[in-house]
This record gives sequence, structure tokens and C-alpha cells, in this order.
Amino acid sequence: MNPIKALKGFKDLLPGESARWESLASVLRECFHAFGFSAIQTPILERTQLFTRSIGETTDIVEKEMYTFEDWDGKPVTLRPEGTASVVRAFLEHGLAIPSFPTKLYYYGPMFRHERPQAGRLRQFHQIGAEIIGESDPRQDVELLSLLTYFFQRLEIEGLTLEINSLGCAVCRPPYRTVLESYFKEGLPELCEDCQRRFKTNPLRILDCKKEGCKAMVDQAPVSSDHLCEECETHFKAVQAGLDLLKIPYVLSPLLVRGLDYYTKTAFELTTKDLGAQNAVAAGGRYDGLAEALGGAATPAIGFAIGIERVMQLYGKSKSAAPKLKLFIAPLGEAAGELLFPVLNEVRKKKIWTEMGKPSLALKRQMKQADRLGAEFVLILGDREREEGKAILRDMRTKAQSELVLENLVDVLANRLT
RNA sequence: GUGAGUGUAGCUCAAUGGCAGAGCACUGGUCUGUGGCUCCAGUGGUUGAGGGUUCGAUUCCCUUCACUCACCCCA
Repeated sequence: MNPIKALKGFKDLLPGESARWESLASVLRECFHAFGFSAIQTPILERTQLFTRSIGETTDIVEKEMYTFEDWDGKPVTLRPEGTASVVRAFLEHGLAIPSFPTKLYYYGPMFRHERPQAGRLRQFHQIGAEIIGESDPRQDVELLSLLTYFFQRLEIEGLTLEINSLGCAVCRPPYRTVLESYFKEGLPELCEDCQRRFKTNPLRILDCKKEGCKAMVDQAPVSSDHLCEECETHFKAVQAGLDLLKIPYVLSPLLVRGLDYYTKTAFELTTKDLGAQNAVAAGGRYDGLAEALGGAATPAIGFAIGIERVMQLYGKSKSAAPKLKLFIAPLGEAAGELLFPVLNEVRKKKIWTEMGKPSLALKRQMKQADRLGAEFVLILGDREREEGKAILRDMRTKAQSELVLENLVDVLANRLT
């Protein structure tokens, strides 16, 4: 025996869990609709180019984590590692822009990254994302963050920290990067191996290093929020003012950076202390240059993505109000089985969850099954009852039994059980 | 990609270089056609796989696979 198992990092969503996902999804839908977002579903498979252009050629995601392969026509395609690029692609492709008002979209679905699995990190994982496209006003940043924090309030998940930063834009980021490079260049030999590598690929990421040796240097490093251009500075201040106005708590994190190249200006992360190493529950930011990078008209936008598996770990275990079996039908003997099979079928159509035991099994066995399934009522019918034209209905909780006539049995049951 | 830990019954886990164990679950009885609770009995194992050391390995060693955690990365 060598049973086939799921791939590493790919998980089955089992019945117990799926009820909780449903309940999360319904809360989510409510929140999104109230904030004016419409659902969008994009394909899971896209041209590889879409991601290399948007996420960035030298990011870890693109360099070593994407599921990329040749399609039958020889062209490279990729299982989406994130959702924003596809949403923006669809926005441009279908002309979803609304005149003088931002387009607000949300999505929900699986993402794929070939990483080594660990707590809170899978190869196929699920994200809920929201994007506001076509508006540069800082009020949109605030609205989006309000939605994000409201969502977690509704789920009654506490102990989260909203960290925000500004990464600057095409005008002020390159000079800042130069300043940062010259700063780290002096002490380069003292940095850890990873940071030496980062120095070449993406010096901003050094700010993210958790190693003690690097921290001393990082603490003194110039931060992006001190090197913003006037426009970015004003924008960042306005976002903070807006958050204050809505009484949304946040902390400024000058060292917060993002792993995807397309982010500009506002960047944020929602973190928890309850999940081990993978502490980011949601994250996002503004990406004013992305639409242009994908070949569309310059379109400012901002969005976030929430890691569903990570949220589920925080989401109350008790939330799964699994539906209870209402009626178990216990026929004794084949004749009873034939009489009751149509009853089973009709009662179900009355929207009552009903199951039926095997007629050949002893009543004791069937009662036990009914108990296991958590049945509220059991309908018993053997030869004796059949001759009298009756059936027994037992209330499993009170043990009270009553007789029902077989005529109109379905209607009588429907009345008694609803 | 790097490092560490763990693989024993369906599940959760014990144990010892010398016959493989418990709890839960399952099946039957206790209880003639009535579930849960009690008590009793029973089923269930190539100790992840392969090799080595040994009279003898589940235990020690090597290889391999799987899972887990951390690094990394990120949601």
C-alpha cells in the first residue's frame, strides 16, 4: 500500500474547517459591500510576464518561488503568486474605470508560491484582497485601512497592530536608495551574509533584517520617511490625519518595507504576536506606478491582501455552528425500508436534514448511529407498527415517544420538526 | 535553498539492545425491538522505507522519504 498523498504545502480543507471558512466569507462579503466593493474573479493561470513586470524581476517571489511552466504553445505561464497584478490587468483589459470615481474591487482565492512550508506558510494559500483603483487621494488610503481594521473587528480578532510607513515614489525613492546605499557601503563587511546579498539586490530589505549584528547599523540608517518628496510627505501626513480622524490606531514603522517592487507611498502591515514567525496577517500599500508598468494609462491605486489561513488560526474555534441532524429514520426490515425510503426523500425536500439507516441492521445499531450523528429525532418503523399503520417518533433528548399515523406522514413530520 | 526536531495501532502517546503497551475510537456482550453512562471481552502493528553493527535492533550507526519548526521570504 502506497496511497497517493497531497503535495507538500498543499492542504485539503476538511469539513470541520470549511464551516468556519464559510462564516468568515459571509462576514467578509458584508463588509466589502458596505464599503462599495464588487467581487472580481481572475484566472489562476496568467502569462509569466504579468508577474515579472509587476512584482519585480529581482524579488524573491519572481526569482525562486513561482510555479512557472511552458504552456502547450511554448509560452511561459505562471500560477498566480498574488492577486493585485491580475486585478489591475483585468481593470485595464476591460476598461473598468468609472469616470471621476475610483473602481473598488475585491477578490478571494488561491495563490501559489513554492516556498518551504512552515507554520502559517503554504505553497497553495488563500488571500482576500481589495483594490481601489483610479484615485490618488489619501482619503482612499484611509478608507481602505478602515475597511481592513473593521473586517478584523467584525471577526472579533484582537491583538493586531497596524504598522504604516511611506516608501516614497518614482521621484524620491531613487535618491533615497542612493543615500541608503552609501550609508551601508561603509559598514558592509559587518553586515550578515544575507544583507550583503540584499545590498546588491534590494538594499531596502536590509532594514528588515532581524539579526542582532545588523540591527545596530539599521537603527542609525536613514529612513525613507525623512527623504520623501513634498508630494509624498503631504500624502503621508494626510493619511495619518485621516486615521486619527477615524480613531484608527496605528504605529509608524520607518523600517517597514515591502517585498514587491510595485509599492509606492503608503505601505502597511497588520501583524499579530500569536502566530509564530509568520506574523503578518494582512499587508498592502499604494501602487501608483503599476498600471503604467503593465502597459496601461498611469492610474493611481491602493490595495491590501489578507492571508486567510493565518486569519483562520486566529478566528474563534467555537464559531463553527455545525448544522445538527434533525431526523434519523430507522426501518426494521426490507419492507419498512421500502416504505420509508420515499419518506426520507420527501422530508428532505421540506428542508429538514434527514438520514436513514440500513433496514437490515438491528434497531440497537441504528439507534447508536442516530446518536453518533447527533439526531434530534428518530423515526422507528418495524412490522408491528406497519400492521397498525403507525410509526414511532422518538425525541432523543427527552426520550419521549409518540405514534404517528402513516397517512400524510411527510406533512406530519414536517409540522412536528419545524 | 540552509539548519534543527519528530516518525510506534484509525487518533493521542508510552516502553526497553531480549515476546510490542496504554488511553480514546471501533466491534460484541452486560441490556430479546431502543442511543449516551458503567463494567467485561475482542479486533487492530512489517515500530515510515532501505541498509549496517549485533547472538538478537522498535532502540545504536548510515542512507532515504515524510511531517513539523526555525532561517530565508511573505500574506
